[in-house]
Amino acid sequence: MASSSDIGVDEARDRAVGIVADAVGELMRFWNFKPSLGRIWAILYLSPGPLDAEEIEARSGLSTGNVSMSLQELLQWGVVKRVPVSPAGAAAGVSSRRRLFVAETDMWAMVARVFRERELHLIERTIAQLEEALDLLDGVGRGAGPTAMLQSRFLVTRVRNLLELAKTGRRLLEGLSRTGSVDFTAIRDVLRVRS
Amino acid sequence: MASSSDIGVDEARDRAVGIVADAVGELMRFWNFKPSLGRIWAILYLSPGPLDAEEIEARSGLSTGNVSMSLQELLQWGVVKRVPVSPAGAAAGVSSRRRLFVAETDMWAMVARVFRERELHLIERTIAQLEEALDLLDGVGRGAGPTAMLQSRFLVTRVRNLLELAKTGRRLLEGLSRTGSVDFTAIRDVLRVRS
DNA sequence: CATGGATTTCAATACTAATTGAAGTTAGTG
DNA sequence: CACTAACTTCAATTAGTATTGAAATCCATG
Repeated sequence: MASSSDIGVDEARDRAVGIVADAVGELMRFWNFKPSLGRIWAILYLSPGPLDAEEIEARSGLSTGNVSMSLQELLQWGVVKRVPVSPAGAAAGVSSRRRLFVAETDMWAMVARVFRERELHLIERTIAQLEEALDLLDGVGRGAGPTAMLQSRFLVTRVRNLLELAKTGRRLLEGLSRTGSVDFTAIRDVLRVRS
Repeated sequence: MASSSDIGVDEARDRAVGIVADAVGELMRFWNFKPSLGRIWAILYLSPGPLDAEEIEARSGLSTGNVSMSLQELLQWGVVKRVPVSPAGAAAGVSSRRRLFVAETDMWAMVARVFRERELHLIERTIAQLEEALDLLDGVGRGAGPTAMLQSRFLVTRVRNLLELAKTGRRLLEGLSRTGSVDFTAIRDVLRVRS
């Protein structure tokens, strides 16, 4: 039960949660997630117990639809979990229609998963594009004048450099989620290529 | 001098450059840079010699203004360099009014710089925000009812976790640009904190 | 199996960021 | 020092995302 002097306390708590939600939202945006995802995760993470959509809506100031969609997305990323209504809660009359959510606290798993799935996918696409470019250049050289020859050689070399870089990145990323440690000196050498 | 059979060759080259420019542009966008920065850098990187703004404009399909602004930004990041008109070029009548640019090829320096300046700045802001939240919560607890007390304790713990995580990230990032190698096991432990 | 609260969907709206291009400025050149 | 090509600036436009909220759907409950 809250005493009358808790009014200021509650306010301070709400403001603190707001600040953290903003911070996490911004961080998430920087990593190309929608800010609402960050806000909602933060609110769940800072709540001692599970919350339902309505409560999240109230605390985050986001719309019904947004909360629903964001929760789906967070579940997909394994960053939020659904929890069953506890027997105690059920006995106390909490409707079983309400779905309750908590934040996943093993952030390493979160980060590893995002890296594995999203960044890896990005780099795969890049590699495919670079290979496509190389294929195009492969036909070049035969039947070409000497100037064109030289330019093509140069181009091929540079695209190959980018490709090598991308592949190193992929290897790195793949290793990361397993070993949990990365030797950046490997990539540094590729990055330093001059030609 | 290009022979007639070079027509298809030139086309292939242009398309290849286009594909790479797209790929790099997309990559850059993912890292929260404007895609045009990536496109322009790629075009310079794939050119055997320095290019002036007009040439970049033609090859990238971007507007005059965009090319000008983007070059400024790329120079700031040390990702592109200005080069003086070569004596040979000057003798051949290349106007000294035209400014020539080349791509920086030491990509490690580029990446390290971006990480150091940009990501570090982001994490600094986050840390400041988390500390602000903690300050707010500091006043809470005295004169509060027992329920409020418990909730506040919980909140403080969780915000502290986030803060610790952020600081670990900062330490990591600081180390990265120097040693070139990161032990992610350190951060993994922080990320795995349960409470 | 009808009811109504809970949830999802999605077209419309609001926001944010990137790009354009014309007007303004700068600086080689004759 | 006037001229003009090269470059820069920035207000307006366009493009791209995120968010809203009302309508549709779902589903435990009586």
